[in-house]
Amino acid sequence: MLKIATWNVNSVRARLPRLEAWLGHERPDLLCMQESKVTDELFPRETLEALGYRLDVFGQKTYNGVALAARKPVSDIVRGLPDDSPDAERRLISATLEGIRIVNVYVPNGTALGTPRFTFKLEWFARLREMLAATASPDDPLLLCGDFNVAPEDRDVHDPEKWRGRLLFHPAEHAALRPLFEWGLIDAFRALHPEARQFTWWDYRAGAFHRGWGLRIDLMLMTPSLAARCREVRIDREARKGEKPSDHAPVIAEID
DNA sequence: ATGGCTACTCCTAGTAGA
Repeated sequence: MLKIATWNVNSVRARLPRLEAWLGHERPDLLCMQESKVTDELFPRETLEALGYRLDVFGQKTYNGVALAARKPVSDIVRGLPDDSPDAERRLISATLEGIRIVNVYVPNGTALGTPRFTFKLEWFARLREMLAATASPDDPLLLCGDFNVAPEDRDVHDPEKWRGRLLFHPAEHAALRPLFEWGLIDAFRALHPEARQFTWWDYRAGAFHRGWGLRIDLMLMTPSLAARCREVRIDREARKGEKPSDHAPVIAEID
């Protein structure tokens, strides 16, 4: 059994005690992190290496940043999208683990509807789709996971009518997500739990977590051959509780 | 629910996140 997790940690340095404790008890074979918010030379490698993890990082100062922490060997690391400029925002890292291609993404938030940042978000989705089509086959075992910054459907939103048409639940974002499903990817959490109203992100403000005001925006998308081996996908909402949590909960997949 | 928080920075105010 292979255990693979994705977690937007919202600063790996600010989250280090929580991350260390979580890795210590959950012990995933691979953790895909987003929003590390740190340059590669300042990434707190030693703390995670002491827990038996090897790190592949792709970060920058202040914003963005993705990383892989693996207890098993990974190969064929690719950083960024193929058409990224050298100074592009660091939002994607790929690797192969036990024959499974892993693509870890931090999709742009989009800031606000109608802004250049929102256009950048939609274009980023299109470029992600192009990268998959150019470098992978939907017949191969592939996991595309991370923070997608869009809730796919009504059942992924605590109050769909309030959120409809807003950032993170907008028709243009749904249209940007659709080609990934059309290419062949399956939302593994949703496939296993059709009725579940579970979320992965809650605003820090207004006691949103305790009021249940959440969205499911952190996804595990799998090609059919991998989804067929996936026994469970769960959201660890315990990790959103307590002292200095990330605003996102980890999502964990168990694969035969 | 238009922000009541959090984390960042040439840091104590402004920016961004989602």
